[in-house]
Amino acid sequence: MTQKGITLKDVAAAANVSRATAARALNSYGYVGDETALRVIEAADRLGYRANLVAQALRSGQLPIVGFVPGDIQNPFFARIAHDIEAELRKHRHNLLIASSEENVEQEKELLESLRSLSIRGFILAPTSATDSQHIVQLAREGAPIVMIDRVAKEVHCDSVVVDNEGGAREAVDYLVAHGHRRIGLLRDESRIFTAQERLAGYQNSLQSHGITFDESLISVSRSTVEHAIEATIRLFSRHNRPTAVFTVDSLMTQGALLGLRSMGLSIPDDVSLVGFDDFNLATFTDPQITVVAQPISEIGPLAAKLLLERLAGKKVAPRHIRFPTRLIVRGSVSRLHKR
Amino acid sequence: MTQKGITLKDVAAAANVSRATAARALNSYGYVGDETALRVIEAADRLGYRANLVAQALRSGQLPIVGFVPGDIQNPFFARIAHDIEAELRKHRHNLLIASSEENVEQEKELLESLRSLSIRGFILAPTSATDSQHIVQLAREGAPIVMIDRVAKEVHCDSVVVDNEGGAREAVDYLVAHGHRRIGLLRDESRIFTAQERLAGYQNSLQSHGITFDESLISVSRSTVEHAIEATIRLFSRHNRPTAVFTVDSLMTQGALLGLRSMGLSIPDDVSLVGFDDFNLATFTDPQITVVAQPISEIGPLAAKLLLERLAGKKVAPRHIRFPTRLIVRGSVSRLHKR
DNA sequence: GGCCAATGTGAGATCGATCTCACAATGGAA
DNA sequence: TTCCATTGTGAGATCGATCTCACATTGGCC
Repeated sequence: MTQKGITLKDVAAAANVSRATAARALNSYGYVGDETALRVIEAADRLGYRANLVAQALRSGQLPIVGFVPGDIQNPFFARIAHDIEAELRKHRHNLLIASSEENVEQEKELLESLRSLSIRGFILAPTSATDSQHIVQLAREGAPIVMIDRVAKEVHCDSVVVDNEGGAREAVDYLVAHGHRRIGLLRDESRIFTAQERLAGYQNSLQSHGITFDESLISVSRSTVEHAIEATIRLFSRHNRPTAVFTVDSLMTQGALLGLRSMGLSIPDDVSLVGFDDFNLATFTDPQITVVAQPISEIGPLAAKLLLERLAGKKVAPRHIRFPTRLIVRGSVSRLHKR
Repeated sequence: MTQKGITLKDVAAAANVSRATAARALNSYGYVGDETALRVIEAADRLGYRANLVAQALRSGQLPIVGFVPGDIQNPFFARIAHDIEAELRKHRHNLLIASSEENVEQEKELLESLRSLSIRGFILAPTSATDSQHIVQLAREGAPIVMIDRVAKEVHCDSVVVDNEGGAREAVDYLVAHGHRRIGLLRDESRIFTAQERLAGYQNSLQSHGITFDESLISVSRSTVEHAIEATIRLFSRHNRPTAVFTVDSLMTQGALLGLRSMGLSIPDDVSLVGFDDFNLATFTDPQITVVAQPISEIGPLAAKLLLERLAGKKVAPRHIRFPTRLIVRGSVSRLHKR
């Protein structure tokens, strides 16, 4: 339990100079004699000196830490992004502190509040609510750079990286319509309001552009977990005039639909066609494999990190809003509907 | 960009007392007049004062942050554990800093080195190597509590939370043998030396106890990714006298085996039986569902966090080594082998 | 009345790194 | 020879919270 703690003072003493000179030598600024500098560096090496980041942070006001607040770190989507962000930050000697909001606005507020007092340099955030965003506005006002990913919150002026939810959903439903489907169910979640709203809009726009009447009863809402999605699926397919196809708004809902349909003895794609939003590894393991709208997930994290690092470096430009296109990956979960 | 920064000084000034008195009122220690205390607290509230954790950390020497170094945060196993740890720490007002070693010892060394200078309070670590552990020993010597999970490293004296890898593997292979299999392949990884070694031992012990000769050529080694596991599977099943069953040492290898076998046109369980170590959501989506050895994953994270928090609270006892039992979950990926 | 304990409060030190400022050499130019 | 610019170095302040210590007040008690 020998708390080491080799401080600059120790190095300075070992090199027979003042703390000021030692600091100059190690950080190469100001005037330092060549020989002196060498002596200091040698001493630092010998003692295994490492600057105390906390002390540095106290002066500079900022720790080399970036906060990441995903909806849920267990969601592979966010896990992947967390990984990418961390790798990118690491290159710039920054650390990533992850605090999951669990899709709960109150928790999000508390987390941000507590991260705030840590003097964290910046935030990457997937806002839980599109409207309840005053706490984020407040945070931004205090000067901490923020990058929103996956979703955006109203009235917050900061960089954002999202995907084209509306277009992706539209493409998925277009595809189903092109295969003759007209009674198309939608499995959507309530919580991730921003993406859910946009995907719903895509669904509606597609129907409308094909002259199909929007039928409220074809929409089933649940929380975004596999379990809840199973129930929602069963609810949706228990009606007597059931849909011939479903579009699910995220990968957990897709999994729920898969299990729900299986439990009802409905087979894909013979009884029901399925397209899901968000690709996920499971999609290629099922039989048939699932047709999905894929997000460019590998680009989101690195880009978000890059935007944030630019802000940390002092870049002052108007907020940048990046919106990635999605891509329909056709597999085998959609069949042509034959007129009966 | 109005860097707020309401400090204790501001509060003290607003309440017309000294910083010392303000600190006493807010942290309730020492003697403070009731009325004075009230005035200070009221002022703090009004100004929205929050103690600067960095300044506190500089004095106390420690930030309320715990470092988590998993093998790979994208692995659902670690993502789940990260989530659980974070939730547990949050209750005690601690934050979780995640830095993935990506199963690379060198990276692990660098990470620990850089976390060290952050004055982090403690570490939860899945050591990449069982033998190359001097850097961890060093870290422990400096007084930072460490809890190892999933694997242990030699010569490091600290708490650990692992599962019964040897027993789990043995149970899996026993199960295959009980179904008549004698030529049982093993898909194992090279990197996670500790668990791989133990699971290999379980495989060997099971064979031995059933009088089956150990055949080196039935073992296929690869990195623990789906892609590499696919190749390893194909290698294993390309031999002319191929195995009738496989045991895979983790969920990524299991997925690789699934895809590899499918690409070779081999069906489960008719052509090949399969048991995997580690349950994963995908296992119940395939047809047939996969029989696995499940780890009590929901208990690992919370327990690790609890052990660490006890250490942080000053608990001084000999290192505790927890080893959870595994559980065989029988699904449909194993068939009885008929003598031909 | 005098004295000690209990109670309240503030000045200043501390944690470690860094920055400002003052001051000392040295050398070249006038 | 004198003076200023350049180069090199150290003393001390700073960041914000907390802790020690010293200094006031009170009140109770002999």
